[in-house]
Amino acid sequence: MRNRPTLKDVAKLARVSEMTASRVLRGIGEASEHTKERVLSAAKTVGYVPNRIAGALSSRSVNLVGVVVPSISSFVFSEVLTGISEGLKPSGLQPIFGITDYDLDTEAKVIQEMLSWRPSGLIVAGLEHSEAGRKLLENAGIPVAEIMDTDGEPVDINVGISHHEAGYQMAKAILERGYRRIGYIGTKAKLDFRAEKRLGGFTEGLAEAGLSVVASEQFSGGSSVLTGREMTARLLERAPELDCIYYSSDMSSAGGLMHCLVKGIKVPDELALAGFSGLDFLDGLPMKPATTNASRFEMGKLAAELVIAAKDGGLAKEDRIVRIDAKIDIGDTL
Amino acid sequence: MRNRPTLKDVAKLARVSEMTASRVLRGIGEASEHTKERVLSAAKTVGYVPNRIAGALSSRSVNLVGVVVPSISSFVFSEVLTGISEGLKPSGLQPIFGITDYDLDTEAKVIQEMLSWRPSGLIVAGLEHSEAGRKLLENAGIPVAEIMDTDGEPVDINVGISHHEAGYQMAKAILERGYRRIGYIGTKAKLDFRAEKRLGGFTEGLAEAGLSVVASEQFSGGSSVLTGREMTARLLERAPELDCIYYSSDMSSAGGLMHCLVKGIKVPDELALAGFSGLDFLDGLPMKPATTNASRFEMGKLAAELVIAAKDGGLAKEDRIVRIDAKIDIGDTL
DNA sequence: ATACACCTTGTTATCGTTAACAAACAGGGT
DNA sequence: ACCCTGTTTGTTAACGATAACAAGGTGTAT
Repeated sequence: MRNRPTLKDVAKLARVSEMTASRVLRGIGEASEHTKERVLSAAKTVGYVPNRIAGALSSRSVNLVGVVVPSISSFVFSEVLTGISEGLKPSGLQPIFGITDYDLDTEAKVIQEMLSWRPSGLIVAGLEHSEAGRKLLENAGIPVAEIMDTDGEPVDINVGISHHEAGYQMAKAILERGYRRIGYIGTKAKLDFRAEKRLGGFTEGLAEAGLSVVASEQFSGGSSVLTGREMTARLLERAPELDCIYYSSDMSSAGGLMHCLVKGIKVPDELALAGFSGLDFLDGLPMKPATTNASRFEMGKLAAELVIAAKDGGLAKEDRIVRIDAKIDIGDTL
Repeated sequence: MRNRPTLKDVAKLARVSEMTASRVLRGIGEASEHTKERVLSAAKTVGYVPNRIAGALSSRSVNLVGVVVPSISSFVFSEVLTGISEGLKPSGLQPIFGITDYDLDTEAKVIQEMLSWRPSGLIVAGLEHSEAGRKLLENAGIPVAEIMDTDGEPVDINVGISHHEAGYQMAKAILERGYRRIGYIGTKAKLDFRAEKRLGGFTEGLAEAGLSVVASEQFSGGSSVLTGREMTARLLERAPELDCIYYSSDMSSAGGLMHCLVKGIKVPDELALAGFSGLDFLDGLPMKPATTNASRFEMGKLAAELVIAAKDGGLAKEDRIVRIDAKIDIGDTL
């Protein structure tokens, strides 16, 4: 592999010191037009690409923000990531993404990996971490934002919604409309802490009315329209008396809607449906499934902005925890 | 910001040289049990996190592979990224993502940004680049893979499908089934080169039968179920005689299907639909829209593997271009 | 006891850039 | 001509790790 040109090569060609070349290329300090020109043209002719590694080591500052999420192939996170990118833009910081596959040990590894690049900040999805992971976050020495969820003890910055509350409110909304025989469809394992919390809040809401989830289906793996559809079929076979189903995600509630369309089940008269997230693609469906809008884009953007503020020392303790209101969108299916 | 502990701190605490500490922590070379233990415990007590920046500068090797895509909030790319992550796993390389927002100048900037971290390889979506971007790729001095598309001149490694061919084949499949009054719905601008190529191949296929696209709708912005639905409504209003619509994406063909469901248009008898990508979520719909499966996951995985092979010097010139067969899935709508 | 090999540990120089300080230079006022 | 000020440029020493080589220690064969 041919060696890339360094600052030295540029400086030599432009007949200036490396320092001067460095200054010109970074556009800081003053330099005469004459030298500026020479340095820039020299950089161009040798095809100079600055070495950030050396630069970062020397200046002890890295224009990177680590972002750690469970998965990237889910609308939920890709929107958050888009929000983060957007929020970082004005600062010149670059997000770098790490994926945990919903595993806390992997998460700790990914966090360590990120920290080893000495980023200027860290954004992590969720409040649940392994012991090692939490320790890393606590000692990171940089602004750390935990996003998505506010039900728990954050390490530093926290932006999100209360999933417990979201589940609770949806239970209220469902009960208000007279549904009583209520089912649940969601992911199986303890992997998805936030879905778990929503179910907790939901159950609590039902309990206050002396009710509980009549029947439920759990599936493993990511939620998709297809699994939502299949699980709905299965659940209704077992419990045909249900008049409402709460889903852990919009993808699966959309699947439920598809099932109803195909089977000719009247929504919401015969069966009501509700999901969670507020995914855009619900808008295109024949009916819009009820959902809780989790403001993922805004959440990502805000988290990014808070990290920047904290990095610049301008973020008071009391501004570090932001609980966004998750609004229920009744849609057409409740 | 408190200074993070360095190797020196660990070494001092363990009473060994920095070199020994470095070796133990990286697990290379031999070290007595006694010292190993001491170093590891020292690292633990001070909370040592290696500084990859220094390490990379010193060893001139970086375990990163840059990945440059137009967008992250689209199934298409998130599946490719998942494939890349998967393909890189065995090598210990980490992907870092950059987003171009479908803009070639931004792309060049992002590529330069990536190269400034001296990654071990680069994976870029598409064959179209700005002049500056292409020059950067050519002189990168590391394996560069262009993915998604094979219709053009690659810089180095190339893994993808022929979008021209995909469009052409879909035209054939549609004609074979007797449709003659054919419309098109796709993104507006020249931004999406691959959609453009599909339309080119599609038109060519129709032309061979003496036909052409009767009417079309273009939209700007990303494709979604909702826009697909709206554009379908608009197109059919203008051209009610259509018996088939070809969409630039599965998201919009799904929207078209939704329109037909709501309006009671019989698919495929009154109107046939076809999209592109082979997105998983089509499986959950009441009917499965026809599509071309672009094998995004496999494509990403293969690209990652080829980059690794090339980096290790084990990739012959003739193995650097892989054209994957894009298979048409007729589904239920043709 | 000596020599040789091997295992373990240490020393030195270096990666490419930037911060901090130092020097050179130009121009204006006296 | 001289001093002062401000601009432009250069010098030196890091940053934190690793590669390459050097050296110390231990054990075994002779």
